[in-house]
Amino acid sequence: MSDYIKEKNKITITNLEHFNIEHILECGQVFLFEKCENYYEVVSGNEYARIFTYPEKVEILCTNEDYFENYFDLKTDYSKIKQNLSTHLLLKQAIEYGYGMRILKQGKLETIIGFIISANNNINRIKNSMKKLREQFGTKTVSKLGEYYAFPTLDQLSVVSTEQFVSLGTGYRAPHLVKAIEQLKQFDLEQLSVLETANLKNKLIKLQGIGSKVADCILLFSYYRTDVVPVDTWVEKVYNKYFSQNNQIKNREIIREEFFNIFTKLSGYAQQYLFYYERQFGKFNKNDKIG
DNA sequence: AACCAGGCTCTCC
DNA sequence: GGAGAGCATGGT
Repeated sequence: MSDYIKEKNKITITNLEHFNIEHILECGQVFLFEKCENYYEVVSGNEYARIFTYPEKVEILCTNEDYFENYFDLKTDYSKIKQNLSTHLLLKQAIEYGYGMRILKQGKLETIIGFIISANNNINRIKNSMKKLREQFGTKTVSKLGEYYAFPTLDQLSVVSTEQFVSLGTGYRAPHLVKAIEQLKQFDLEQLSVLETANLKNKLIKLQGIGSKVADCILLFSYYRTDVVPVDTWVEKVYNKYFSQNNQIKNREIIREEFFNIFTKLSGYAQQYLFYYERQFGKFNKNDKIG
Protein backbone atom coordinates (compact mmCIF):
# COMPACT_ATOMS: atom_id res chain seq x y z
CA MET A 1 0.00 0.00 0.00
CA SER A 2 0.99 3.60 -0.48
CA ASP A 3 1.87 5.75 2.50
CA TYR A 4 -1.03 8.07 3.14
CA ILE A 5 -3.15 9.50 5.90
CA LYS A 6 -6.89 9.81 5.51
CA GLU A 7 -8.80 12.49 7.43
CA LYS A 8 -12.14 14.25 6.99
CA ASN A 9 -12.13 15.82 3.49
CA LYS A 10 -8.39 15.35 3.21
CA ILE A 11 -5.86 12.75 2.17
CA THR A 12 -2.16 13.37 2.76
CA ILE A 13 0.31 11.34 0.74
CA THR A 14 3.76 11.15 2.27
CA ASN A 15 5.56 8.96 -0.25
CA LEU A 16 5.75 10.83 -3.54
CA GLU A 17 7.48 8.00 -5.38
CA HIS A 18 4.17 6.45 -6.41
CA PHE A 19 1.97 9.52 -6.66
CA ASN A 20 2.62 12.31 -9.13
CA ILE A 21 -0.57 14.18 -9.92
CA GLU A 22 0.73 15.61 -13.20
CA HIS A 23 1.60 12.16 -14.55
CA ILE A 24 -1.64 10.67 -13.21
CA LEU A 25 -3.87 13.26 -14.87
CA GLU A 26 -1.91 14.21 -17.97
CA CYS A 27 -1.18 10.67 -19.12
CA GLY A 28 -4.35 10.51 -21.20
CA GLN A 29 -6.66 8.33 -19.11
CA VAL A 30 -8.95 11.09 -17.82
CA PHE A 31 -10.57 14.26 -19.21
CA LEU A 32 -12.39 15.77 -16.22
CA PHE A 33 -9.55 17.75 -14.71
CA GLU A 34 -7.89 21.10 -14.95
CA LYS A 35 -4.50 22.52 -14.11
CA CYS A 36 -4.82 25.65 -11.96
CA GLU A 37 -2.08 27.93 -10.70
CA ASN A 38 -0.85 25.89 -7.75
CA TYR A 39 -3.08 22.84 -7.78
CA TYR A 40 -4.94 20.39 -10.00
CA GLU A 41 -8.71 20.21 -9.96
CA VAL A 42 -10.62 16.94 -10.50
CA VAL A 43 -14.32 16.23 -10.93
CA SER A 44 -15.68 12.70 -10.85
CA GLY A 45 -19.41 12.11 -10.70
CA ASN A 46 -20.65 14.62 -8.15
CA GLU A 47 -17.38 14.65 -6.20
CA TYR A 48 -14.62 17.23 -6.38
CA ALA A 49 -10.98 17.45 -5.34
CA ARG A 50 -8.07 19.86 -5.37
CA ILE A 51 -4.62 18.33 -5.30
CA PHE A 52 -1.73 20.38 -3.90
CA THR A 53 1.84 19.19 -4.35
CA TYR A 54 4.56 20.22 -1.90
CA PRO A 55 8.21 19.18 -1.77
CA GLU A 56 7.58 16.53 0.87
CA LYS A 57 3.90 15.66 0.51
CA VAL A 58 0.74 15.80 -1.58
CA GLU A 59 -2.55 16.98 -0.12
CA ILE A 60 -5.87 15.98 -1.65
CA LEU A 61 -8.58 18.32 -0.36
CA CYS A 62 -11.91 16.88 -1.39
CA THR A 63 -15.62 16.47 -0.89
CA ASN A 64 -15.25 12.79 0.02
CA GLU A 65 -12.02 11.17 1.16
CA ASP A 66 -13.30 7.60 0.77
CA TYR A 67 -14.32 8.28 -2.83
CA PHE A 68 -10.92 9.65 -3.78
CA GLU A 69 -9.03 6.96 -1.89
CA ASN A 70 -10.72 4.56 -4.26
CA TYR A 71 -10.51 6.89 -7.31
CA PHE A 72 -6.72 7.17 -6.99
CA ASP A 73 -6.51 3.47 -6.08
CA LEU A 74 -4.34 4.28 -3.08
CA LYS A 75 -4.45 0.76 -1.67
CA THR A 76 -2.49 -0.65 -4.60
CA ASP A 77 1.27 -0.92 -4.13
CA TYR A 78 3.05 0.24 -7.28
CA SER A 79 6.57 -0.75 -6.25
CA LYS A 80 6.04 -4.36 -7.32
CA ILE A 81 4.29 -3.37 -10.55
CA LYS A 82 7.15 -1.05 -11.51
CA GLN A 83 9.78 -3.54 -10.47
CA ASN A 84 8.17 -6.27 -12.53
CA LEU A 85 7.72 -4.14 -15.66
CA SER A 86 11.19 -2.62 -15.42
CA THR A 87 12.79 -5.89 -16.46
CA HIS A 88 11.88 -4.69 -19.96
CA LEU A 89 14.31 -1.93 -21.03
CA LEU A 90 11.79 0.25 -22.84
CA LEU A 91 9.35 -0.01 -19.93
CA LYS A 92 12.10 0.95 -17.53
CA GLN A 93 12.58 4.18 -19.47
CA ALA A 94 8.86 4.84 -19.78
CA ILE A 95 8.39 4.32 -16.03
CA GLU A 96 11.30 6.60 -15.20
CA TYR A 97 9.66 9.28 -17.31
CA GLY A 98 6.10 8.74 -16.03
CA TYR A 99 7.02 7.98 -12.41
CA GLY A 100 4.14 8.36 -10.01
CA MET A 101 1.51 7.58 -12.65
CA ARG A 102 -1.42 5.49 -11.41
CA ILE A 103 -4.35 3.88 -13.20
CA LEU A 104 -7.53 5.54 -11.91
CA LYS A 105 -10.87 4.05 -10.96
CA GLN A 106 -13.06 6.63 -12.64
CA GLY A 107 -16.83 6.90 -12.64
CA LYS A 108 -18.41 4.58 -15.21
CA LEU A 109 -20.72 7.11 -16.88
CA GLU A 110 -18.13 9.86 -17.30
CA THR A 111 -15.62 7.35 -18.70
CA ILE A 112 -18.13 6.05 -21.24
CA ILE A 113 -19.09 9.53 -22.42
CA GLY A 114 -15.50 10.74 -22.46
CA PHE A 115 -14.21 7.88 -24.55
CA ILE A 116 -17.11 7.97 -27.02
CA ILE A 117 -16.03 11.57 -27.63
CA SER A 118 -12.39 10.45 -27.85
CA ALA A 119 -12.82 8.58 -31.14
CA ASN A 120 -10.52 10.07 -33.81
CA ASN A 121 -10.17 13.15 -31.63
CA ASN A 122 -7.44 14.78 -29.58
CA ILE A 123 -7.14 15.12 -25.83
CA ASN A 124 -7.51 18.91 -25.60
CA ARG A 125 -10.73 18.88 -27.60
CA ILE A 126 -12.10 15.98 -25.57
CA LYS A 127 -11.33 17.86 -22.36
CA ASN A 128 -13.03 21.00 -23.68
CA SER A 129 -16.17 19.12 -24.68
CA MET A 130 -16.32 17.37 -21.30
CA LYS A 131 -15.87 20.63 -19.43
CA LYS A 132 -18.65 22.34 -21.38
CA LEU A 133 -20.90 19.33 -20.84
CA ARG A 134 -20.30 19.56 -17.10
CA GLU A 135 -20.83 23.32 -16.95
CA GLN A 136 -23.97 23.36 -19.10
CA PHE A 137 -25.76 20.26 -17.86
CA GLY A 138 -24.23 19.25 -14.52
CA THR A 139 -25.47 20.31 -11.10
CA LYS A 140 -23.85 23.44 -9.74
CA THR A 141 -22.54 22.45 -6.34
CA VAL A 142 -21.23 24.53 -3.46
CA SER A 143 -18.55 22.95 -1.29
CA LYS A 144 -16.10 24.24 1.29
CA LEU A 145 -13.50 24.15 -1.46
CA GLY A 146 -15.57 26.36 -3.74
CA GLU A 147 -18.20 26.01 -6.44
CA TYR A 148 -18.00 23.37 -9.10
CA TYR A 149 -20.20 21.69 -11.70
CA ALA A 150 -20.70 17.98 -11.17
CA PHE A 151 -20.64 15.62 -14.12
CA PRO A 152 -24.24 15.25 -15.36
CA THR A 153 -26.25 12.24 -14.24
CA LEU A 154 -27.82 9.93 -16.81
CA ASP A 155 -31.13 11.80 -16.36
CA GLN A 156 -29.42 15.13 -16.98
CA LEU A 157 -27.62 13.74 -20.03
CA SER A 158 -30.82 12.35 -21.52
CA VAL A 159 -32.19 15.85 -22.21
CA VAL A 160 -29.14 16.87 -24.25
CA SER A 161 -30.01 17.05 -27.95
CA THR A 162 -27.80 16.17 -30.89
CA GLU A 163 -27.51 19.86 -31.75
CA GLN A 164 -26.42 20.66 -28.20
CA PHE A 165 -23.77 17.94 -28.33
CA VAL A 166 -22.55 19.43 -31.60
CA SER A 167 -22.29 22.82 -29.91
CA LEU A 168 -19.98 21.24 -27.33
CA GLY A 169 -17.59 20.41 -30.16
CA THR A 170 -18.27 16.68 -30.33
CA GLY A 171 -18.71 16.79 -34.11
CA TYR A 172 -20.04 13.68 -35.81
CA ARG A 173 -20.05 11.78 -32.51
CA ALA A 174 -23.08 13.78 -31.33
CA PRO A 175 -25.75 11.35 -32.62
CA HIS A 176 -23.75 8.45 -31.18
CA LEU A 177 -23.82 10.11 -27.76
CA VAL A 178 -27.58 10.66 -27.87
CA LYS A 179 -28.19 7.05 -28.87
CA ALA A 180 -25.76 5.63 -26.31
CA ILE A 181 -27.37 7.67 -23.53
CA GLU A 182 -30.76 6.30 -24.53
CA GLN A 183 -29.36 2.75 -24.52
CA LEU A 184 -27.72 3.29 -21.12
CA LYS A 185 -31.13 3.54 -19.47
CA GLN A 186 -31.30 -0.24 -19.86
CA PHE A 187 -27.85 -0.70 -18.28
CA ASP A 188 -26.87 -1.04 -14.64
CA LEU A 189 -23.26 0.07 -14.92
CA GLU A 190 -22.31 -0.89 -11.37
CA GLN A 191 -23.95 -4.29 -11.58
CA LEU A 192 -22.06 -5.02 -14.80
CA SER A 193 -18.80 -5.06 -12.85
CA VAL A 194 -19.57 -8.61 -11.68
CA LEU A 195 -19.08 -9.81 -15.26
CA GLU A 196 -15.91 -11.40 -16.50
CA THR A 197 -13.93 -9.03 -18.75
CA ALA A 198 -14.82 -10.54 -22.14
CA ASN A 199 -18.53 -10.58 -21.32
CA LEU A 200 -18.39 -7.03 -20.01
CA LYS A 201 -16.69 -5.89 -23.20
CA ASN A 202 -19.42 -7.51 -25.29
CA LYS A 203 -22.02 -5.53 -23.34
CA LEU A 204 -20.16 -2.23 -23.72
CA ILE A 205 -19.68 -2.71 -27.46
CA LYS A 206 -23.45 -2.84 -27.91
CA LEU A 207 -23.56 0.87 -27.09
CA GLN A 208 -23.53 3.23 -30.07
CA GLY A 209 -20.13 4.83 -30.56
CA ILE A 210 -18.25 2.18 -28.60
CA GLY A 211 -16.00 -0.17 -30.54
CA SER A 212 -13.19 -2.42 -29.41
CA LYS A 213 -10.68 0.27 -28.46
CA VAL A 214 -13.10 2.55 -26.61
CA ALA A 215 -14.49 -0.47 -24.74
CA ASP A 216 -10.94 -1.38 -23.70
CA CYS A 217 -10.42 2.13 -22.31
CA ILE A 218 -13.61 1.89 -20.29
CA LEU A 219 -12.55 -1.53 -18.97
CA LEU A 220 -9.12 -0.29 -17.95
CA PHE A 221 -9.92 3.18 -16.63
CA SER A 222 -13.20 2.62 -14.83
CA TYR A 223 -13.73 -1.12 -14.38
CA TYR A 224 -10.13 -1.57 -13.30
CA ARG A 225 -9.36 -4.43 -15.69
CA THR A 226 -5.64 -3.71 -15.58
CA ASP A 227 -4.72 -6.51 -17.96
CA VAL A 228 -6.54 -4.82 -20.88
CA VAL A 229 -4.59 -3.05 -23.65
CA PRO A 230 -6.40 -0.31 -25.58
CA VAL A 231 -4.62 0.10 -28.93
CA ASP A 232 -4.92 3.57 -30.44
CA THR A 233 -2.70 5.35 -32.97
CA TRP A 234 0.03 5.94 -30.37
CA VAL A 235 0.16 2.39 -29.07
CA GLU A 236 0.18 1.20 -32.67
CA LYS A 237 3.19 3.45 -33.29
CA VAL A 238 4.92 2.10 -30.18
CA TYR A 239 4.37 -1.46 -31.30
CA ASN A 240 5.63 -0.96 -34.83
CA LYS A 241 8.60 1.07 -33.63
CA TYR A 242 9.91 -1.04 -30.77
CA PHE A 243 8.25 -4.46 -30.78
CA SER A 244 7.56 -5.45 -34.38
CA GLN A 245 10.43 -7.42 -35.90
CA ASN A 246 10.28 -5.96 -39.40
CA ASN A 247 6.80 -5.77 -40.93
CA GLN A 248 4.44 -3.01 -39.89
CA ILE A 249 1.24 -4.39 -38.36
CA LYS A 250 -1.95 -2.39 -38.93
CA ASN A 251 -4.40 -4.83 -37.34
CA ARG A 252 -4.91 -3.50 -33.83
CA GLU A 253 -6.41 -6.73 -32.50
CA ILE A 254 -3.14 -8.48 -33.31
CA ILE A 255 -1.14 -5.72 -31.63
CA ARG A 256 -3.36 -6.06 -28.56
CA GLU A 257 -2.71 -9.79 -28.35
CA GLU A 258 1.03 -9.32 -28.82
CA PHE A 259 1.23 -6.82 -25.97
CA PHE A 260 -0.80 -9.11 -23.73
CA ASN A 261 1.54 -12.00 -24.50
CA ILE A 262 4.47 -9.88 -23.33
CA PHE A 263 3.05 -8.16 -20.25
CA THR A 264 0.15 -10.46 -19.24
CA LYS A 265 -1.60 -9.32 -16.05
CA LEU A 266 0.25 -6.00 -16.05
CA SER A 267 -0.54 -5.15 -19.69
CA GLY A 268 -2.82 -2.24 -18.85
CA TYR A 269 -0.18 -0.51 -16.76
CA ALA A 270 2.51 -1.20 -19.38
CA GLN A 271 0.31 0.20 -22.13
CA GLN A 272 -0.30 3.41 -20.18
CA TYR A 273 3.37 4.07 -19.42
CA LEU A 274 4.19 3.48 -23.09
CA PHE A 275 1.36 5.66 -24.38
CA TYR A 276 2.44 8.58 -22.20
CA TYR A 277 6.10 8.14 -23.05
CA GLU A 278 5.51 7.90 -26.79
CA ARG A 279 3.27 10.97 -26.91
CA GLN A 280 6.05 12.94 -25.26
CA PHE A 281 9.09 11.60 -27.07
CA GLY A 282 7.65 9.92 -30.15
CA LYS A 283 9.06 12.48 -32.51
CA PHE A 284 12.62 11.37 -31.78
CA ASN A 285 14.61 8.28 -32.71
CA LYS A 286 12.53 6.53 -35.32
CA ASN A 287 15.19 3.84 -35.56
CA ASP A 288 15.62 3.38 -31.85
CA LYS A 289 14.32 -0.18 -31.67
CA ILE A 290 14.42 -2.14 -28.46
CA GLY A 291 14.05 -5.88 -27.89
C1' DA B 1 -2.64 22.93 -47.54
C1' DA B 2 -2.63 18.26 -46.35
C1' DC B 3 -2.41 15.50 -42.25
C1' DC B 4 -3.49 14.06 -37.60
C1' DA B 5 -6.06 13.25 -33.29
C1' DG B 6 -6.81 7.52 -27.30
C1' DG B 7 -11.89 5.03 -34.05
C1' DC B 8 -16.56 4.02 -35.17
C1' DT B 9 -20.46 3.07 -38.31
C1' DC B 10 -22.16 1.73 -42.48
C1' DT B 11 -21.85 -0.20 -46.93
C1' DC B 12 -20.35 -3.43 -50.16
C1' DC B 13 -18.22 -7.62 -51.34
C1' DG C 1 -17.00 -11.16 -41.57
C1' DG C 2 -13.43 -8.30 -43.39
C1' DA C 3 -11.80 -4.18 -45.96
C1' DG C 4 -12.71 0.88 -47.07
C1' DA C 5 -14.89 5.30 -47.37
C1' DG C 6 -16.76 8.87 -44.68
C1' DC C 7 -17.08 11.26 -40.81
C1' DA C 8 -16.70 17.11 -37.63
C1' DT C 9 -13.40 19.98 -35.91
C1' DG C 10 -9.29 22.49 -34.60
C1' DG C 11 -4.29 22.42 -34.43
C1' DT C 12 0.20 22.05 -36.86
